[in-house]
Amino acid sequence: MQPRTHVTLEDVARAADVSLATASRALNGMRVTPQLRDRVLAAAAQLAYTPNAHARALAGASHRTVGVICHDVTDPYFAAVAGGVMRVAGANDLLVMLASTFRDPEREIAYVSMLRAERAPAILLIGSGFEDARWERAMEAELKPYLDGGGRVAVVSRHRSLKLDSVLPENRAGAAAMARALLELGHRRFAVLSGPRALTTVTDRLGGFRDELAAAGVTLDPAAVVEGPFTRDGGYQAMTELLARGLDATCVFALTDVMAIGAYAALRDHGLSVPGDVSVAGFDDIPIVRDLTPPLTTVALPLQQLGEKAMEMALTENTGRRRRILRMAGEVVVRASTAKLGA
Amino acid sequence: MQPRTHVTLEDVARAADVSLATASRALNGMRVTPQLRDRVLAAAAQLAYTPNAHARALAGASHRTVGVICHDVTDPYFAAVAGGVMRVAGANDLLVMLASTFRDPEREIAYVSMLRAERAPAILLIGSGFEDARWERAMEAELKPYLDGGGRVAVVSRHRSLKLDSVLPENRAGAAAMARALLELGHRRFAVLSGPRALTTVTDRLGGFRDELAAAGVTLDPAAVVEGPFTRDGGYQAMTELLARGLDATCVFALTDVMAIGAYAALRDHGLSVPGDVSVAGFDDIPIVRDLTPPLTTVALPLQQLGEKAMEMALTENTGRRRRILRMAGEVVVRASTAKLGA
DNA sequence: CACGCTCCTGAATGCGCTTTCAGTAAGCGC
DNA sequence: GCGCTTACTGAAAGCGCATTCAGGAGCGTG
Repeated sequence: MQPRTHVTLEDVARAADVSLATASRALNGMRVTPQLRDRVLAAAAQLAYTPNAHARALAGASHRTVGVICHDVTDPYFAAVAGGVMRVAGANDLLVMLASTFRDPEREIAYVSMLRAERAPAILLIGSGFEDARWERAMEAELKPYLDGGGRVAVVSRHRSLKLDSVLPENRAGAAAMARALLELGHRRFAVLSGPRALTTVTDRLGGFRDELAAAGVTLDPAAVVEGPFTRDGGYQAMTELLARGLDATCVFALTDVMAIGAYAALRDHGLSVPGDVSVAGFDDIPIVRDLTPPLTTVALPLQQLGEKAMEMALTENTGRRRRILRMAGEVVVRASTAKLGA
Repeated sequence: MQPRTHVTLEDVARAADVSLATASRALNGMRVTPQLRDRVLAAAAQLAYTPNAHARALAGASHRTVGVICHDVTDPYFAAVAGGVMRVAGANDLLVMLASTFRDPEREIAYVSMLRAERAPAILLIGSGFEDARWERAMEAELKPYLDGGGRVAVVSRHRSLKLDSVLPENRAGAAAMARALLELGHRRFAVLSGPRALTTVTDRLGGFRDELAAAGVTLDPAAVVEGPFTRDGGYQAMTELLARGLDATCVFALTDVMAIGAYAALRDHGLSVPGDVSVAGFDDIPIVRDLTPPLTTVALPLQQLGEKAMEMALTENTGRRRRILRMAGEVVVRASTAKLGA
């Protein structure tokens, strides 16, 4: 912004005919004669004065705006978690600024760097990190000095190589529980709509699911696991691919509700009914899946709480020696998208 | 953040054994002997130096972070528009920070004030303003000096009393077009799921719909217009209320897709089918409504574009004398949630 | 009535950086 | 080899504010 003339504290002081120091004190609620205070306040209002946040920060005042970085604000999962963050932040009189990287590591680093440069009191990272050594190093290089400088960082479902305070959904256990639920319904032949393998979320959910099946003597055919981006269209395409390969599964597990939504559409476009022809299950329990037809069976994560707890973590100092990890369990919610086999 | 020791430019300069000025120039890509530049860059990397954004801004460098303020990031409408903003911001090498007010006027003002204090190069306001004189005055008091100071502001579907560059969806015409489409299907008895009357969006959509019906000789029974918040649950309750009153409409027009989603649920819970028993239409065309069962008939707004155009407006200077207004038309998309009457 | 104390005000300093201004070294022609 | 131009470097100022330090007015006590 081309700084044309800005009203400064000096202008206010002059208008109120007091010293700069007095003006500053009056504006910041320190002890000043009521009469002087009024004069200063009036002058400030009159001139539409806004303190320059930069000058103020530079002179030692501290910030009340925390930064939240997620992959994609457009994704209901992130929106819900961010909502939780904002709830707690609001209760603590903090403002929050949300950044969306659209899954671009460069941009993610840029945001962290910016937040660091602005000396934000806390940074929250939401969503799996990119499993890429270069990214990890860059991230570490940003975060380490930020933490050393007194910054607070908390993370939701983030790569574990970054040693940060974390809120971790129990992806593995949740997927395992889902496997059990589906087995109980009589299913034995499964397909999986998977996300990018580089994400720990994927490793965990897929692994938990597969292992639990294996424990029950059921093997998951590698050809029945299709990978796609964690988006609605990713789910659509993965499902379509599965269908093209000649799906012989009775049940499809989407690693993410958003992908399940795409799967619904693909199935419908192929004239297949859910759960009549194929059962579908998801993961996350984003709000909209209750309103799908049929309502989606899924592993319900306390999305809001994920954000709330992360914010709380960032707000309280870690007095212990080790990083804090809060695991949040997911719960299988059986809705109408999964049917008993043979029923 | 408790500023413990931070690495400053001076530290870097000392480590590289050059002057402060040289270090600054080297880091900012100005002409410096390559050898010196390397030494400075190496020292900076070594020390994990991040320039203090506040000091930098104070000294005259300009910001690359624009602010976007919306009502609720959790609402797909805002998410989609924000997505558009971010697309063009990214293309222009800008970062964007998104704030969510959760419909709290106080918080909205606080965010604008913060952005102003930080001398952000642009502020985008997304969503209807609060029609409240106090709010309006406060907003004006914030924005006026911001604009005078060279800040750029653009607005999407915002109250018209604020004289700002705007991108305006043609709510009135869109609702009228929807009325025509529904009349054409043979419907004559309508109900409306409305939002808070204080929002111009509501006035326009409701007015456009009602007037167009009137032009066709059909009156909209005031008792058939139920008001609720612009949320899924708002839609659910409004629909429930309508049902309790003894709905005799053949077609329900929700002023917002999100409300229509709630209406679907309420209808389903009452054992009514869409469009068998009642036709339902919405407004906005948020992405998810294509995946509803049945897919929702709605007025499709170019949501992404709304954001893109607003960002572009904020990026280009207004050379003219008057504020710029870009009207964006909506288009009726008939899907399966509306049926021909008697078919 | 004089002295000491408290409380408030104003001048001055520094936060970390960019940028102007002046100075020095290098490069060139004669 | 000398003087001049060119190119880069370093010292210093200043961005707007919070805050320390010292001085001054007002009050109470002996």
